[in-house]
Amino acid sequence: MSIDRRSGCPINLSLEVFGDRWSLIILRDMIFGGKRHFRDLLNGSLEGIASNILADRLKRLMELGMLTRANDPTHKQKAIYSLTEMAITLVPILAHLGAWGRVWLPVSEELSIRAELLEKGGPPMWEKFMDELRHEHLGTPSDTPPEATVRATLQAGYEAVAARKAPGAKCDSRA
Amino acid sequence: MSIDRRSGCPINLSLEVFGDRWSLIILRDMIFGGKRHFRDLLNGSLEGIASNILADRLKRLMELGMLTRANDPTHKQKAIYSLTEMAITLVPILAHLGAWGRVWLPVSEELSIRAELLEKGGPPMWEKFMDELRHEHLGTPSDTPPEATVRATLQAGYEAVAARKAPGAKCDSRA
DNA sequence: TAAACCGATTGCTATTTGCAATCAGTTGCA
DNA sequence: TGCAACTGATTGCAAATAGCAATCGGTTTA
Repeated sequence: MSIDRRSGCPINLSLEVFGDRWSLIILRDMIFGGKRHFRDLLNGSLEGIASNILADRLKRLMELGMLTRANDPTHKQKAIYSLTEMAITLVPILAHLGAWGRVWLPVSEELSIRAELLEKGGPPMWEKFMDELRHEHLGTPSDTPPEATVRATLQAGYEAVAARKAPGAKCDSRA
Repeated sequence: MSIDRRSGCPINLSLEVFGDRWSLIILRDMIFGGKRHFRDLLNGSLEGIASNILADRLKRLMELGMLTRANDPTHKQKAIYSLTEMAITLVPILAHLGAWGRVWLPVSEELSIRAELLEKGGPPMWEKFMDELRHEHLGTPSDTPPEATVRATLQAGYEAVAARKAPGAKCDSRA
């Protein structure tokens, strides 16, 4: 369950942390989708993760120090997952990954608008986003009003494209 | 063997290309190690890839358009693998990945010096490196003398650290 | 009190991984 | 000419992992 350490190369060690098909998807949904609960991650996932794999990866990401888990005061059975600083600093990597995918892979328009906005915003936008995540997950102070967050900006971009592509359909705010 | 397309999300599609434990290792050895042949990749790999997995990943990376294969004129059985533009543009992602790993993971000093130099060089150094790779793999013209390349700079940094850590030992120029 | 929901867990099969041995052809050296 | 070393792979096999479907014991809501 823990890391292999095939070598001390930084790229290799990074791959051993999230070089699988689900870990980064979970972190993506937490970072960009604001998902904090098991069921949100399970049902909200576009890619359809299985519950045992989700449980396994959450456990693994906690062991690796990327996530923490706490009880949700509103529901005795609910657990709330938080990103650590280690996970929050993945934002620039996710931004680059999205930008690369947008150029070279058959991405769908509505799902890549976020990547496009994040790419255009550049490092200053990534920093602002990371500060928002620190506020949301680590409890650090913040003076950004909720309607002016980077996540809200990305979400608005997504909804604009989705509405244009299917004018009559209901907005899907999950993804 | 080809891509799954669980969703059209750029991050998901990128993961489906190199979200496994070997593909990026192979690309790393080609990009930073200058490896072009099957045996070089097989024997030079710090992490000890198996020959069947190497063969499988080379085939897969070719199908995905990240590599091309050509006959080596010096040896009738030798194949020479080249990076495509698609693979060369991974350099910024690898740089970020290395930088992230250097901060959060137990990297070894001699293997992370390259990541440190690449991080300090920033986007201008990455661009220069990508131009060198285009010259080497795609045959585009270049006026950088061989001793002033980014790869040579990174290699020199590695050897300086390796020599300092083991003054009497022979330099290992493979990794 | 029943239904829906909570974060998982279990049983199971299909796929993937990765080690070891091997392949047929090529090359370099004696 | 003969033979060992090397070329890019391929095969057989056992172990680990992936991932689907059903289910768990408990909580909340209607």
